Amino acid sequence: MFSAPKGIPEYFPPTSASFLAVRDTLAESAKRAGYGYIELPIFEDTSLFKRGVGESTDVVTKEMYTFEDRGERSVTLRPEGTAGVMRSVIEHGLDRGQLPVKLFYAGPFFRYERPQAGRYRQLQQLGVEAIGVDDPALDAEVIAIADAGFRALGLAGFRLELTSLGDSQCRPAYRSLLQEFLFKLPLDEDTRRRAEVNPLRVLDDKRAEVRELVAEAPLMVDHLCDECRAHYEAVKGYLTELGVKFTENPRMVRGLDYYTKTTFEFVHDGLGSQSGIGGGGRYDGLMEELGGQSLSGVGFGLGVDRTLLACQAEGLTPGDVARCDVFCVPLGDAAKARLVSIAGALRAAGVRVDLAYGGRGLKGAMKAADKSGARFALVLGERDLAEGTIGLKELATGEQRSVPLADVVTAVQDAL
RNA sequence: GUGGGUGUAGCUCAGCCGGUAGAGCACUGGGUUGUGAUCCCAGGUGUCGCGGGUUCAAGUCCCGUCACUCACCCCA
Repeated sequence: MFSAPKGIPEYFPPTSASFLAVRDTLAESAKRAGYGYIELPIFEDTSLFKRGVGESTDVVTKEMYTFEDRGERSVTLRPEGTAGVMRSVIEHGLDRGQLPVKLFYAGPFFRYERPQAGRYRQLQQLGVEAIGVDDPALDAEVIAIADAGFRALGLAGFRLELTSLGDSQCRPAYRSLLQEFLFKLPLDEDTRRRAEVNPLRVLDDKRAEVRELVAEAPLMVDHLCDECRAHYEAVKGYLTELGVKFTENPRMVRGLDYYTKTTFEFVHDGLGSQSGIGGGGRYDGLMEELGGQSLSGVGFGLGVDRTLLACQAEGLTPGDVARCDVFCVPLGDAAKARLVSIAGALRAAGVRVDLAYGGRGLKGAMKAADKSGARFALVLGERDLAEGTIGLKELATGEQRSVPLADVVTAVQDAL
């Protein structure tokens, strides 16, 4: 027997309805702020991610699905969305018109990691990018879109963590300062290596003994240059204007190299170890790094799988689990032929309709009607056909009335 | 890549000190011939993850292996 590749979640009814609802609700939030949809390749030139995401990140060094195609080109299944968006923006000159360019995307991303709760090798993300205007109000807008999307789903148990990572002006100096501090500590070999490659990550260590060691470490937020400081303060101000609550977490770290200044993460406590349901920030040098003009951008990626898990943890089932509005129950072949055409007419009129196939008995057909989640059943037998009527039954109340066969479409529409 | 836990029906699981398998749910049919959710009755399914070992006898004990899962790491 075949099984799905390791670490890949599959969604089927009824859960798939919630999956779609989560994705579409988050997308709707982006559309409301004027973001347009962009559909991108699932795989790209490997060097795009190496350049964009950063050679030293774990994502690039050990988590990419990289292979050679038949033309001996090295390609990689996209591990994240921003690099591809930037590539497309540059390639098609989308940044030559009015700025900012506001885009959103949705779909699967791939990382070769050991699977666990909420961590998959094929993950579904919805993301937005606002490119070309370095306005802190835009950072706040992006954050507010995610916040509004989560709220629209009914989620309440999440929080927003915020910090600033500085920029090319102030981060290098801070980085050296932090390394100087870290190298004096009695760190194990692994952690020491991390201090060399990505010192900020040591601040985010989960182990209590390490946390204690770095408790007095210098923090980026205390060493921001004037420009970054002003930017950060402005973002916080706009968020407050927008009514978006946040907590500052100066030890927050991002796994992708391109982030600068504003950085944020949405965290939900009902998910176990993988608690981040979305994250993002500003990326000032990325576009230039990828060969475009020097424009900044800000965006996020939200985990659709994890957001769905968060909904489930809060007892929410977004989306309509009912498969149809009307379920047709035929008694006999003549009635079945008639109901097949009625079902077609109703569907053409926009009603969701299913029918009891397979020659089931009346009892079985009614049972199927009940399971379908339909509000109404249409029951048709020889007697009704002779009278020229059809039974319209409201399943919740059990009330049934006869309506003329000729008027069935309008009768159903009125009832709904 | 490193650890821990678990593999028995489609799903959730029970199966004691070894004696060749069970429940609930789900599914199908029936409870007078045209009405669902509750109730009652009936019905089927398992290479007990796989391979080896111990034993008269292994779902049960031992070893290996694979898969799943949780955590580290990393991140959505």
